[in-house]
Amino acid sequence: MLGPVATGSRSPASGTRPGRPRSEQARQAILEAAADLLIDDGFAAMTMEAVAARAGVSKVTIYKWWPSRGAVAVDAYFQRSAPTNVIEETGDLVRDLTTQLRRIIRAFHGRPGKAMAELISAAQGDPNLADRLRSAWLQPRRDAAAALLQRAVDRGEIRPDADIPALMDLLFAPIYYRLLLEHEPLNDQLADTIVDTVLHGVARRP
Amino acid sequence: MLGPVATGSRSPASGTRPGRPRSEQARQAILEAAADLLIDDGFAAMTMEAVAARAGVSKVTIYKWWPSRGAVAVDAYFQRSAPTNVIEETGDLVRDLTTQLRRIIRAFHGRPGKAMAELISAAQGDPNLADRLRSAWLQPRRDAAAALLQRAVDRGEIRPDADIPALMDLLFAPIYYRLLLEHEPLNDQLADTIVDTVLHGVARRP
Amino acid sequence: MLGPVATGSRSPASGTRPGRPRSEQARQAILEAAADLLIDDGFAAMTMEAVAARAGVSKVTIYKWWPSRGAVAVDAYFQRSAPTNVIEETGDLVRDLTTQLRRIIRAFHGRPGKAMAELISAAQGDPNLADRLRSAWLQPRRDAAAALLQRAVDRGEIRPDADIPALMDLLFAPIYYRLLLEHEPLNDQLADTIVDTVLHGVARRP
Amino acid sequence: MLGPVATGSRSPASGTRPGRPRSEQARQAILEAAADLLIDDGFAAMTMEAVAARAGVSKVTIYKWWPSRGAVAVDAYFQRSAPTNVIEETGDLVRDLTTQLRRIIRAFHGRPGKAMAELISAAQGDPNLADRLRSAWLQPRRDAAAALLQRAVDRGEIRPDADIPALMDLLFAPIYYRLLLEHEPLNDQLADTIVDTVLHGVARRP
DNA sequence: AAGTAATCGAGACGGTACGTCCGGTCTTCCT
DNA sequence: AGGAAGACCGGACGTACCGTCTCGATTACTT
Repeated sequence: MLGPVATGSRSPASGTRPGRPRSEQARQAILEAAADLLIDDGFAAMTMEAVAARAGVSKVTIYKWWPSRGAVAVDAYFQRSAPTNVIEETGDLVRDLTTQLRRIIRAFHGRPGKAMAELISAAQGDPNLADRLRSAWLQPRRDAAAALLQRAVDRGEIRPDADIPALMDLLFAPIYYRLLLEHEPLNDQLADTIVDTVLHGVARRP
Repeated sequence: MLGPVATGSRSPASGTRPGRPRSEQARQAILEAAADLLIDDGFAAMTMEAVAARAGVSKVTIYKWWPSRGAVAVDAYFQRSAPTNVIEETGDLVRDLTTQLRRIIRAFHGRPGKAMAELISAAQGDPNLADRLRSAWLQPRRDAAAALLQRAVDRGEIRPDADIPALMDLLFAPIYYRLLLEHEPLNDQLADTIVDTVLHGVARRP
Repeated sequence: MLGPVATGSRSPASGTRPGRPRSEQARQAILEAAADLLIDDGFAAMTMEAVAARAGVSKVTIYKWWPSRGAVAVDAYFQRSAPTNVIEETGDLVRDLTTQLRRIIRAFHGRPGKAMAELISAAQGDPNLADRLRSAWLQPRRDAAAALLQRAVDRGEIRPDADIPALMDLLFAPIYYRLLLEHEPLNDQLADTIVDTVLHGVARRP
Repeated sequence: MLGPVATGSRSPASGTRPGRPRSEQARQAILEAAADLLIDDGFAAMTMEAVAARAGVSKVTIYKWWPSRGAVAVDAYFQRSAPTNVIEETGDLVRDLTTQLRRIIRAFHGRPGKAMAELISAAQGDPNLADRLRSAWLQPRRDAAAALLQRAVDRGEIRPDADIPALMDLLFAPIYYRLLLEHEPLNDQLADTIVDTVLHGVARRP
């Protein structure tokens, strides 16, 4: 889970460690199997036994490299839906923010969305997993959006006293809220409403 | 789960059902035991066996009246933290909204907050539970806030074209977002930021 | 279903007892239902709940009249296969004994035999049932056979020092032995072998 | 149940199976615990849960190696009362037969007898168990006695047309009959009566 | 070439909880 | 006073995964 121990051979004296090296093939098989199960049948079906069986791997091998079921799930999830945080900035704040929110919304359509909801759920009982979710998924997206906003502050488009971290919550939260509670559909229009409201508010101008 | 068939009407013949009536004492004992376990030790510890043992009740009796562990948990949760949706309206929109958000934030402090997070998690795999969460917890609070906003629209304080249901998401979502992801503390100040931003936005006025 | 009750009712002063009389109809329904289940599906399937459901009777009513599941089973069994103990004595000892053994063997063919085996099994954990089996089923048959033998002693056909009760065991035991262990088929020929051997032995005459 | 695949042969490749080998210690603990419970408290008390708890073993481990409660019970029973089938033949038919019957009768005294009765009972609903009882307990004893009789036939002491298998039933059945029905005590004298009657009969010699 | 050390597959193991079943008891109302 | 309905406790059932453990076999690097 914490990256592959950097077999890159920079240990001072001996380039490589003794013993049989880790099987990269097994690692891949595990992640593929886990991703299949997670996306297709849900987190509950992604049991360690099922993953091991499907990957043709023993349970011990999984536990060797990941500390918990949730850890496997996160890595498996990222394996599939990686690069939604890259934004091509156009300089149009509304457009760029909306684009990013839509990216996330679309990444949460269908099974993968269900999977993310289950990951967040699983994180409630697995601090390790929660950490990993925050650092590997949420934070990069928050940072990207924060940079957009900061540049808008610099350009004078946003009030200089705006609390940018709190704004990140206001921007992203509704997506996760609908993802988890499912009281309303999760569609592109939500992105527009969020951006418009956060920027201009709904109070009548005097 | 939804109480015993509403014995309200006393049709001459069918007023009461035959057989030994449900033990209200058992129902209470189950809910108390479940609430204790849920709040004190978390949802994972609130197993059916533990609840049954603590309540001095057989497992079958629980399964008789609740379809799943989650269902027991919701009822137990509400048993404890019932009336956070009653608002004393003052007519000051900012103040009333802030008050309501703070109520929820405070209800989510400490163990009960953890419990709610776990309930939302459990709801991911239990549609029945999700329904109940929405109808018994979320909706009443959304309705109360929506009424506040509608009156503000009527008074001309809010733009008449505002999408009130979507605003509900913008108002409440950040609370649940922080509750579940724990990337930032869940404190009163969040309520101020939410209300201020949703009403006035952060864009610089031209 | 069966006619009215006629509770006997010979209490000296007040012809009948107060309250609702026992329902002979219920008693019959219980025995019929129990017999059906016992013979058709085996003792294991003849649960109190199944009997009650099939008889359209409450469990308590069954417990009212029978102390245990086994007790119901015995009565149900006798309900069906009653009169195998009546012998028409011809005076020919071999013939009369053989006839009686064959009667029992035939009564133990098929499902009813299986049922009797299960009753004897159930009696291992239910002394009450064991008593009832002995007094209502075994003893009458032993007595009848013992009477036959006694008359043969009187006629001088049997050694006067024969231990008649022990002979009863030698005559009947092989039937129950095969019934319960099923190592050999339970057929009429067994009756012949038993009677012949018990009367004449297998030792070569000097 | 029948021991671990007879690892005796070491075929070059498939001599041992992969995976952690079965724990012989667990097997012994299970049989000891089961035997204790079976003999001391009866078959009804020998529940899988009780055996597992007493043996310090998980239920799954028991189910892994034995298909049913009865199967465990038989193995446990034999564990304790193994070698009652070895006979030291003296050549005196009456004496040798009587000795063997007495052996069995004595093995059935007290708790172990009760246990055997319960095993035979349990076999009524478990064909697997019935098979095992017949092959591992009854048959060896029948074979031993049959050999005795056959030699007596060869010596001319027994009628050559005697149906030896049927005689086995006549010899052994009364023991099991009394064991199961308990209408008479199971004592040594029964052995004498059986042997005497089967050899010489009770009919008066003409 | 032999030794050392880490990995891998297979799968047995103790443990916890699941959801179900039945026995026997009880409680309520109806007849 | 029965009786039907059915809720209740207790205890066991057989199953599912968990995470750990022991095997023998494999695969490198080190001497």
